[in-house]
Amino acid sequence: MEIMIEFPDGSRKAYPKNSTVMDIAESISHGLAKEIVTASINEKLVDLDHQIKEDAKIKLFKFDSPEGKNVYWHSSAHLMAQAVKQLFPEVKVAIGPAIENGFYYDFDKEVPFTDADLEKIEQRMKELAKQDEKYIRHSISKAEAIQKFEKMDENYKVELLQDMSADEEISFYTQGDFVDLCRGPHLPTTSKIKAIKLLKTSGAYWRGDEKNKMLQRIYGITFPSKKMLKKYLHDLEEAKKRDHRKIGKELDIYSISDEIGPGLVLWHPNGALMRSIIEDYWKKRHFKEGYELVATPHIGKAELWKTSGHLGFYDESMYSSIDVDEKKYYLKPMNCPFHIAIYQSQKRSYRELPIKYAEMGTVYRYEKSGALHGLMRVRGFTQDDAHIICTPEQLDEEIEKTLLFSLDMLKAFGFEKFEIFLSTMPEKAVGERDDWEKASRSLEKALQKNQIDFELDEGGGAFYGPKIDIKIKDALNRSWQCSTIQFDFNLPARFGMEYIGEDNNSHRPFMVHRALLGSVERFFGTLIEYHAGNFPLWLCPVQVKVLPISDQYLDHAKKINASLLANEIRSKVDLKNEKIGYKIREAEMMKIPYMFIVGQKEVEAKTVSVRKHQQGDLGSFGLEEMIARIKKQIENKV
RNA sequence: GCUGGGAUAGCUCAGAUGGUAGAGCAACUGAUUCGUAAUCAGUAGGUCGGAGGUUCGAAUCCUCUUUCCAGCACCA
Repeated sequence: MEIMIEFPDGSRKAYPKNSTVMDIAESISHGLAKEIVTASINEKLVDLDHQIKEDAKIKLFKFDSPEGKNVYWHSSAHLMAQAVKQLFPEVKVAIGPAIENGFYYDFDKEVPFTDADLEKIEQRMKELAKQDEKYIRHSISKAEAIQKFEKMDENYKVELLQDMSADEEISFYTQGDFVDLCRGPHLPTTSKIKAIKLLKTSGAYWRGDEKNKMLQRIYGITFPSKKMLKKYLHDLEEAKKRDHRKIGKELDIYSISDEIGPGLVLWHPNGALMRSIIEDYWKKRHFKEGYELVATPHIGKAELWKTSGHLGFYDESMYSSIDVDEKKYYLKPMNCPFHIAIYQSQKRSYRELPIKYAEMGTVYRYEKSGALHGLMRVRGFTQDDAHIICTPEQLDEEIEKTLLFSLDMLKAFGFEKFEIFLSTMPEKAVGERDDWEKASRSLEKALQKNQIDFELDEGGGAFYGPKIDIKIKDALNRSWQCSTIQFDFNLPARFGMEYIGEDNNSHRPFMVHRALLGSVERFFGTLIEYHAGNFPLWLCPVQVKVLPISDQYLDHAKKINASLLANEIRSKVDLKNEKIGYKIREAEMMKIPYMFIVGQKEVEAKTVSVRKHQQGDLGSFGLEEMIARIKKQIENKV
């Protein structure tokens, strides 16, 4: 008997009935058979020894696919659990999935794992991998499974089983002496795992709930080749070098001081200068897009935050109240209520809409101590906030404009790759279903019309409205949250916002809350990590450093500096009594884009020797020519 | 907030088993006046995160506390 197998390219081929996935891979090429990790039969992932009983569509996955990685790392998690059980028999296993980069496994162990334990476990894993144990699948009933794992005293597995429905097929996998409840699929044998590295341990709550017991988690990663592991570890090192906290200190951009308070940022002159450049550009662009600038206070009365609902929803992450004249005031966690108050200071007509209020608004949120992280998570930060208040008819146009504005703005900062998410109505939500529909469609239309790829996060919206989030992708394939465009059905209703329509009746406007950069602090952190501190020229606090060969040419250097400054190029002279090599090294380390070196030769020829950061000597140029070139580059934001 | 690990000069870090703190860089002074990633010499700089305790004696041991790091949880 034969069955027809269809491949992803649409081609079909007959195979004997009960051929395994491996047989099919082998029939294509031996090389493929060696590399294949998993496969899908009619879109369902299966083991490689899975026998195919009828006509089917097949897809073969190697490690380089997301499916392949997932299976590979999941099997690695089992291998790690096996090693742990052998070394620490008293430990109970919880869960161990594959994650974006590698895998983890949670264990219940009284004493946390030490670094030395990790090494032992890693070593044992390597030995076990070499033993070439097969991963074998077994199916049993739920009752049998519960009995089996109860006998093994694996109460976490039993708990997982109890939550499964009775008609679900229960499977477990064994490799050597290790048994684990698991849906699969898995690698054929442990020997496929060639390079192993356990990375870190940490506490993690059972089932991710902070009310539950804290278990011990071990993170690890594995690869089919040592080379791949080496590259991965190298990238980790690279990420460390780009850490915005490290570069922020080295380039003297900001600091956070214990005396002032955790999560409160001090912007040093370099950082403050860059912020003001960012803000100036931001304002210019917003005026062009028809936004009006507003400015609002840092605190507001309790009643306001009751009306807005913040005291109800976010009480725990608001700074506690300030009591004045027997009234309670709160530091603002958001700008919206103030913008709404400005809207409501007059009766509004449909003729005025859309109204777009923008503000670099500094807000304060009490973030839990463990959440704080450099500039990325802070307690006081500035949102590049704006509220678009419009009629239902204006919705589509305004959303599209905002989306394109946002992407265009981000590109000016050198960002090129984005990840875009559309999040729709969650289970708990306020507002009319119709409005949610209309708003979600509007967001989707804007994306589709402009052929922007996005991922749908069904049910992932905030309780008050659907949203589009834009994340930046960097060279190390990391993503950074930036823009957010969010509908708000909550606040317009709570504050009773209205406008008078053409029909002389009052209507509720739509309100869209949006931030393009997100928070200036986090955006800055992202800028640093993305560019590794090598900022685009137009943002650099010092664009040119003039380096005299010796003190004799100091006056000449100062003259050049003055012409640069006169041309609005940010420039400084190195006044140190040092050799040119020293001055260059220092300027290179400060990541200054251009170095102008001047000595006897340049004085005579009326030129400057130009050195570019990370590139080296570019040769001699006339000063005027260089000024024009740099001005152009600043202008074009290259 | 939870689990674990840290905090020593402006920065990066060294200081087994308790005996009263050290290097490199930076800073300052002097010499040198130099051609594309560190010139030489000297000077100064620390109540070892803070508060208690144990001890004849604490950077080192104990308790509490502040804060940082990794992960978890959280993120309007």
